[in-house]
Amino acid sequence: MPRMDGCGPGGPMGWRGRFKGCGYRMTTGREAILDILTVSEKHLSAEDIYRKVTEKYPGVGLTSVYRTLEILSNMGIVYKFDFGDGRARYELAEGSKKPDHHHHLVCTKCKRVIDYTEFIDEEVELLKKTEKGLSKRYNFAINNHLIQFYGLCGKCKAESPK
Amino acid sequence: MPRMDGCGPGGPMGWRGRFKGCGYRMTTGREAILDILTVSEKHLSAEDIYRKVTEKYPGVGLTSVYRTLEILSNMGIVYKFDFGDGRARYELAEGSKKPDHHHHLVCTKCKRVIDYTEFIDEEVELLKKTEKGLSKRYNFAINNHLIQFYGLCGKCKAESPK
DNA sequence: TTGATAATGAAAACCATTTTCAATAAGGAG
DNA sequence: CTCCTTATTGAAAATGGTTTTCATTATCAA
Ligand SMILES: [Mn+2]
Ligand SMILES: [Mn+2]
Ligand SMILES: [Zn+2]
Ligand SMILES: [Zn+2]
Repeated sequence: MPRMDGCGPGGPMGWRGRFKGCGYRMTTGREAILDILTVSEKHLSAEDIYRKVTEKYPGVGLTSVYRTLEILSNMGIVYKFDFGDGRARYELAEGSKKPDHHHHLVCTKCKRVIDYTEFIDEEVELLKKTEKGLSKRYNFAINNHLIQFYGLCGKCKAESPK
Repeated sequence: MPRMDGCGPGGPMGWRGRFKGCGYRMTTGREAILDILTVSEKHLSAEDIYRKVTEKYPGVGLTSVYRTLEILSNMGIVYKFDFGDGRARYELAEGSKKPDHHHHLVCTKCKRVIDYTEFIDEEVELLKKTEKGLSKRYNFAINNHLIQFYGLCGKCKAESPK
């Protein structure tokens, strides 16, 4: 049983450091998973990650992938999303240097997901204001938000019944 | 197999009318489910609805509840949410007259969900603008959005490790 | 090096949702 | 109202992503 989840976010410390700081042991499996998340395209499922990890480390089990992803999610290192295709999707919270906060366009037909960063500044500004008001109003400690737009991507729109 | 899902939204027609207009047959089960959704508290799971429906109509099966909810969801009559507790939650899109569009505060610990309507006007205004820009930029037909704030509710915040 | 115990993988369990399929019932035609 | 087509239904089984169990292994502080 891990000592504690969700040790404070951010900080200049690398994952390794944060991990150990939280009382976790660093293993090959965990390192491989973090590497995959850092390098690969975004929005991977547990199975996606599992397949990529086992290419290099055939010993790692799917179970551990799930377990690691839960820890990372609790620590705020990765975000866990539900885009409606029946499996959870994960992506690294921050690319270390890139302040690449973004939101999503989700195609309800083909489940494709588009990251967008336009308008983000305005959105985030409004969110900040809103958060402040809601926190006080509902005595609620907000530490995350989710914004997604649903609709049809270009391709699905074209294929749609006229 | 239903004739078609997602016949255009809105309109002064009641559910019954919209249903039949879409080629669906109106059954006791379906009517009961709609009634429950209209009367009950929000954010019910399929099982919640199933239990309430069978109080009055013991014959209705859970399978049909799922089937009906999918149709209603596709028609835009109910919204389907994932609040992270492992089951889908449903709520009526609009209370007929009440223009009660709202967003959500989700407690990541106890999974409680708070509806809020403050700031909604500002948010929706910004969303409209954003949608317009994104639609053009990504050739994406947006017809819905999701905004949720995650954090700790008052109670969970108090109980938290100091 | 050693020991306490966190972490692991394989297999089984879980459980919300979906599929299958034979029986039923809605509702338009006549 | 009666027929007839076929959408709809419930029960049971299947599905499939995720979690649990448990005996074994590996991490790392001392
Ligand atoms: Mn993304
Ligand atoms: Mn709500
Ligand atoms: Zn699409
Ligand atoms: Zn709470």
